[in-house]
Amino acid sequence: MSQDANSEHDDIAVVLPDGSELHVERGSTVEDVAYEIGPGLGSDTVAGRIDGELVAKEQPVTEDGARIEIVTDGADDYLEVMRHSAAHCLAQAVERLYDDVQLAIGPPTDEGFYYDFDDLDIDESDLGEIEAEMEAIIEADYDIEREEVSVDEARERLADQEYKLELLEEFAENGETVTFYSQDEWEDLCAGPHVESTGEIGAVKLEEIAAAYWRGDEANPMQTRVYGTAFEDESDLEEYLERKREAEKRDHRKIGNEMNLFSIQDVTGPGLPLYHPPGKTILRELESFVEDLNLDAGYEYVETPHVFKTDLWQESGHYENYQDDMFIFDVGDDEYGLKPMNCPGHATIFDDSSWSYRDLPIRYAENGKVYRKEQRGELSGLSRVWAFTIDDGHLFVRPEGIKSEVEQIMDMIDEVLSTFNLDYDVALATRPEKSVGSDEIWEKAESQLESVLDARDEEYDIEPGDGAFYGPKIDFAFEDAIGRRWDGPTVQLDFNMPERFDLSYVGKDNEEHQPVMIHRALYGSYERFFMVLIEHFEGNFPPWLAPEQVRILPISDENKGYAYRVRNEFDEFRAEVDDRDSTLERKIRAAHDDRVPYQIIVGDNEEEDGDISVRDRSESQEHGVEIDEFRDHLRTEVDQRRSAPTFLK
RNA sequence: GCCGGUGUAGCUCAGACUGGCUAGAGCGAAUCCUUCGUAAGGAUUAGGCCGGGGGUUCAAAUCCCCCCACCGGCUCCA
Repeated sequence: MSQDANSEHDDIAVVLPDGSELHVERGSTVEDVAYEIGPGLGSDTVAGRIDGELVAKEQPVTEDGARIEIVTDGADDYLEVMRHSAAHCLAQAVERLYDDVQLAIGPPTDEGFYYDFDDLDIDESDLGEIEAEMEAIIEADYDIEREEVSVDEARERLADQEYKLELLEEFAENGETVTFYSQDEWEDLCAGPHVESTGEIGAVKLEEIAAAYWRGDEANPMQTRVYGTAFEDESDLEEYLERKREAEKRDHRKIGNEMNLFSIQDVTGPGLPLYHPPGKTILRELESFVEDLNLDAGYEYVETPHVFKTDLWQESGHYENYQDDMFIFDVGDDEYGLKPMNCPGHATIFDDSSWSYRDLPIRYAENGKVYRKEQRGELSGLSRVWAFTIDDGHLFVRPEGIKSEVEQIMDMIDEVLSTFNLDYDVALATRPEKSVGSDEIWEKAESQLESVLDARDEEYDIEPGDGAFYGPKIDFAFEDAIGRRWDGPTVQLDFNMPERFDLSYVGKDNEEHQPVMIHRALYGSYERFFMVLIEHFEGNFPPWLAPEQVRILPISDENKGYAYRVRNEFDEFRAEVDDRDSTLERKIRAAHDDRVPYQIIVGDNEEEDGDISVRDRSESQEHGVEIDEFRDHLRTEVDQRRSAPTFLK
């Protein structure tokens, strides 16, 4: 923040978002720059970004070549600024209502904001009162004033705020002044930026209370964190709350329970899911889908045990690098470990034979169950577990063969994601600082991955330094039905494992060469992917996955016989007859509740004509359908793995 | 692991603050009545180590202590 006195009067060039340059006096504020661009923009300026960092409009620009963005009312960044101000209102409200509260920090987040307090003893029932006070503060429309204050004066003002003083001492190292923001009787040490007045905060809602360590470090005291969110108006807030309710409705733990898909029970231990028949039915379909893809692509299935002697884990490096996440135990005089990854087993299989360059690539596949001892508090439903299954594949290829193999894998991943109608982004993660392998081979591998991506006209981000220590990788992030992003499929090159296991093949030159290993997963893990699918479809699985594909509903007892005869016509499917003694309305309701894709209704009319009525979850219905016609359609739909029922579309 | 919350029938929940009859309700299930034409027809019955263990008390789902599990949070630097 301090400026070099000699450079105060020279000009610097700033770079605007459209790439153009603007010459301004060094030390001009963000607001000055905005006025240079146009007076209208200048007066609308709320805050700015300098080289990506959100700053107050009063922030001077000192660096030549700085990238400047202007934040105005209505911009995406404006929401972040406003939420920061909302956090201030929260702290002000709390200080009005409770005595001797220690303030910590209160930043905006992706979804809202929070403020951390110490010496504050409240529970969720107090949130209503605090929120009401915040609304009063917003209603009062206090001006939010920015003030530059010397460090010494700041020390005096913050005399009874221990955490703020701690922060102040750090900021004091960077300059001799700090900034305060105030509104009415309340003030806070804060870099900003903020909106002009509290009245600009449109709609706020306090959501929950949680605990957090001061500065996220568990050695520090624990504080009371209040989470809230703010929007420009009530309708945006309502939309956000609706989205949250939607996500809650789709919660795979709730739907998994309702549909009897899986359970995680006390007796069996945490993070160890049990799959019930309907859940395993879905998993088997998912398994057979990748199995088809793998076999078509020339993969060979292998199988390895769940546990190995730690000798193997020492050879692979897991013992050294991954031990904390492994289940390790003694058996007699030997030490064993549950496998956290499948690659060492596969490498060991490869190493058991000798190979010619003509044999490569070798492609091994396994639905391999692995065990990773995650922190207890991190476990959650199927999204974070101790035991999970990877649709794993390991390829042993010649360096010049990388490109065509990666291409093939990307085709397979595209096939998988498009089958579920999932859009995705691709990112290339390159060499991290700590890594193994020669420069030459890294360069070659990265350029091969790049050329694959370029050749496919794939748009991709480069994530520098984000690769695995053993090789670069391509990650796929896909988006579910309500816009959430998930990581799953991945292709990773590995120069480390072949080295550690001393893998080799004999080349054309009759010399030994080291193959490159490729790790790949199309789903990622079955558990994670299953979870995403449950939430993506909200349990309304497409016919090829649905545990019960068709339910036949006889209208009265008289039609039960015909219902079973129809059922026999659907032998190749998962079809049931609802022969309970209840009304048609009730049977239809039950079929909906059970999320069965198709209902076949049979009464006297159908029985006389020898046909059926077909209904789906969207309540569409067609009467007088020939049994063959529907059965052929359903067979096609299942064989093609269509992502939704289409008979009545 | 740490902080807060939660744990009662297959499911969703009441009862707990202020200890006291036999722990309730709805859904689901079973049985019976009804034989039904498009999202809940009626009746009856069964179903509970009130998460586990220990303690206080004449008496504990309820109060105290310990443990377990689940949910949320613990990265996003005034």
